Amino acid sequence: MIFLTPEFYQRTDVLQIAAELIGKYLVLNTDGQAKKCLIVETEAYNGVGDKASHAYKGRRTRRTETMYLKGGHAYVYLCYGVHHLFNVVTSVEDDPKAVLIRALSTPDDEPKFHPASGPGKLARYLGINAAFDATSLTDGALRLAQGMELSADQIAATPRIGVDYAQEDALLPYRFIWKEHPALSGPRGINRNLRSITEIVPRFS
DNA sequence: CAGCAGATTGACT
DNA sequence: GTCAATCTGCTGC
Repeated sequence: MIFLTPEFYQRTDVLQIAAELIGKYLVLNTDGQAKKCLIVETEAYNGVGDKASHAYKGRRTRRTETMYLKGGHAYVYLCYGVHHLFNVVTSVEDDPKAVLIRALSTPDDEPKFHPASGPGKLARYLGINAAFDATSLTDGALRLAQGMELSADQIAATPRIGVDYAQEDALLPYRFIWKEHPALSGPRGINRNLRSITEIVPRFS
């Protein structure tokens, strides 16, 4: 397995990274057992200028402090007091950009059963909790690895989910999906307003 | 300090 | 479609 390196995470273009993470593996090692899942949905949170981000206007709290670490760490926080959400911290130290991992294809998937088809569900599925917050993704139990080679027309960008409060930034096409994948989040019609990946991330390879 | 909204989900009408 | 669960952090008295 080829793990992603600090250099991958420490690039400053979080949109580029969020798009490239589609088709990569998320690997959890516990007790000598490895669980390998494919990332099929992500969202980019683009730093201090992004109204949808916890770090908007450079806000620093005990919770968001993790986003200010250098790229390659996990940012795990509790949402609605109920669900843990897992993010990949990117860019350099003190530039709080992160990618929310929203859905995974897992070894336990069945035609009508997708246990990691949502950001809260995937954390529960893998047992990701507050103990993973601020841990390294390059030398810890949780890592990302090279996965499938996807072509540009297999990936699309859409507006992000659940960020209506972010005014005009709620419309930005910062959510990336593996088109038509059965493990995408939300049974509802949230895959509207699709944009071409090359339109949003021109250098997608 | 009270009130409220939030990067969600699943149970129920 | 509606609503509760229940932690963090912001706003306003």
